[in-house]
Amino acid sequence: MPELPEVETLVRTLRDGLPTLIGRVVKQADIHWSGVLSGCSDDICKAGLEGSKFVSISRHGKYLVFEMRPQDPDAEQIFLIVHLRMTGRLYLLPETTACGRHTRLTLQLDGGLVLRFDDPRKFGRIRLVKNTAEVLSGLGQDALSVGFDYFRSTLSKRNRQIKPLLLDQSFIAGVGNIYADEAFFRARIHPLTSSDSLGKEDIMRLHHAIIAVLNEAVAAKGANIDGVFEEGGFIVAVYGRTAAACQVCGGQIQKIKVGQRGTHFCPVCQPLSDRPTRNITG
DNA sequence: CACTCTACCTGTGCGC
DNA sequence: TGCGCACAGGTAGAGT
Repeated sequence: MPELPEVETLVRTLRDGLPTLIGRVVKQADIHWSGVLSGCSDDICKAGLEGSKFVSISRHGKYLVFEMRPQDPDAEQIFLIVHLRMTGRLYLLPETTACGRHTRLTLQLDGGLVLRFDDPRKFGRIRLVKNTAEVLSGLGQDALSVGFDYFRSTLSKRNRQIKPLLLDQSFIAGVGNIYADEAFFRARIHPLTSSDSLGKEDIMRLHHAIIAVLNEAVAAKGANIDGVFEEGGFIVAVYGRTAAACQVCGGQIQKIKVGQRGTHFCPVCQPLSDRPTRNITG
């Protein structure tokens, strides 16, 4: 499922790729399933999109942000905000490409292109807003650039299992289930560890691991996991590798539930203790 | 306020 | 072969 690196890859593809989405004008918006829209009706959405031009593309956490300039110069600026959730995909395609079985929205563009949103599980959502804060204000700092002092002070103040906290988008935006498991493995931290029991060394390792894992995955254009997300080249060490050999110690990767989420870790490399694990080296 | 739990969805893979 | 079922999980919103 798309997390920060996959969303960042999509931003770069649509913005810098050939063809680019930047500068394209929406000729017609076709909503194939109304449920994909959040907070506005089909008609309002169509009216807002049709005639508008894509001006810029960015993201915060896992949210894609498309800045749109309406045809009418007096009209208010609008932003198209897309969340892919688990199975959502966006494609910029030639207009001759047929809709798929799971196409939820098609934007017909000038230049012989279409922007198509496909989502088999119907979890993904699209919003049209005048101000990005309507959607993004509840999010924490973007995970790729989260500050260490903020990270450390939040962990110390909270008394919560570290994994659900890391997945809390109001704390840090962009980390999902896959990269959380990868970051804990690298930092040698058990996902059930209480956040306020981590020492400064642990927190430094975790902070570094999150940013390193995400940066590597961005460089690889996303993850490559059999049957889950195969577009990129980033190979996971623990996610979905239940019972496989740990690549560091040869121990067996375990799967448990943490906060209702499937969680993969190496019980040897990531021991659970009440004390900070700062004495573990290597 | 802080945290936890459930609903939302459907393709996949398994056991029988 | 085909049926039923558990499972996957990000987020909103309800519950504790």
